[in-house]
Amino acid sequence: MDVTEPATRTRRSDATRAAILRAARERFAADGYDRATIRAIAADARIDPSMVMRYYGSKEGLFAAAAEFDLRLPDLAEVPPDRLGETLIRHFVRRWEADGTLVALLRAAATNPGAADRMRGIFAGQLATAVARSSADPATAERRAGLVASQILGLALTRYVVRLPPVVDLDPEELTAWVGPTIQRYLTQPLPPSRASGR
Amino acid sequence: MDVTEPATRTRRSDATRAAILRAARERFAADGYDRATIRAIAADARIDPSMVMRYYGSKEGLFAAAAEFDLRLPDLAEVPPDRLGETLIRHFVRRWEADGTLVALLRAAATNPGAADRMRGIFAGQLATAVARSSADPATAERRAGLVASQILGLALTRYVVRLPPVVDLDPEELTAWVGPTIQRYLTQPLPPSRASGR
DNA sequence: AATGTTTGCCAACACGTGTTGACTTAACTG
DNA sequence: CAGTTAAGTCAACACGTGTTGGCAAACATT
Repeated sequence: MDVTEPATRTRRSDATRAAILRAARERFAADGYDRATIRAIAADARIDPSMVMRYYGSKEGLFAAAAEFDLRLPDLAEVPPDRLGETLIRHFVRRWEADGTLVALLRAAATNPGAADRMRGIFAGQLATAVARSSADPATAERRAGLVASQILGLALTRYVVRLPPVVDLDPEELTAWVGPTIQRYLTQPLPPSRASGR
Repeated sequence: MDVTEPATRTRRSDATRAAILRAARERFAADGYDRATIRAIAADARIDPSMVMRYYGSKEGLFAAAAEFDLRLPDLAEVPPDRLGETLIRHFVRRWEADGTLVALLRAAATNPGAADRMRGIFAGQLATAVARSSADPATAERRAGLVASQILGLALTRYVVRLPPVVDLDPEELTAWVGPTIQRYLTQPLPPSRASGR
């Protein structure tokens, strides 16, 4: 009952916890949710499978911890409006080339409802809000963010998951030159004539 | 030995085969490769799981048969060059709204290497060749087709798999108005200044 | 009618999975 | 040093999976 140490004491098991998390991210990214087994993850982390259960409760719990992800989007309000597309595509390529977490999430989201839910959460809570802050017209911000997501995730899918050769071969500069204008258009183009002729 | 009937005789089991295939497509589309179990597919088709094995050899074999897919792309050489984007996006939305096979393939491709391979095959054998036929510059056709694929598949992913609300809510007309120009640009835009500084 | 073949169902195998609880070892605490 | 707690190991359970072979009914062929 007497708790004299600070709330954030470093437990002796923190190294193990971190090793599990690292192995889990790699496995989830490489194999997806179903094929990434707890036994394989534990083997990578050189511990017993039961440790995973003790520290993360269940496979779902482990995935939830491993799929925590911050896009680290810059403040788009400070970016020159005509360079939004270029800035965003550059940021994304750098971000997921350095950290496989988003690829893991993407792979898992294709089959696991919880992962898909988290994916939606990330894009609503991070992308959509960032776009809204930079947008002159908040009413269309969500739709614009959705279109941006479709291109960004499509790129991640074809480049890192399906590995379509021509998309894999593009270097970051070419990628920026090609896709930047697309993002830019989705963000800043005036609404297309919504010829709302009742279906 | 005496085969009097034509080579393509209709076997009595053809109905069952078709029922299995139909159920398999639905299950693979809804659940992905791993979660779609043979038992569930057989139950949907109202037959015994062992029938699936008899007719398709294995789960891999069943998937191979279920993921046979023809994009049915029109001859792009006959499309007015300034309407390529609109034509393609319209075609794709209609195509995969009517047939869940491509969604099944997409879901499976996220985790199953064989499915990813088939996905690459479809886009190399169908999309890339169609684009090459319409392109003035065959040298860049493959790259352009890859970019088109990234946007098309990203749309399918966000709309039918992850189900991002703003993308789900777009009706086909809005989709065409927004994404058509993107496809158009990927297909017909002159090459961006590839500042080819060594590698 | 008798025979062979196709179509289908049943029960079971072998295996890998997530998960659990009992036990041993290490580390800290008085 | 004794005693308590944390960290880690081991073996096993219960379950669902793909897959297999045997057997009965329906059909086709002579």
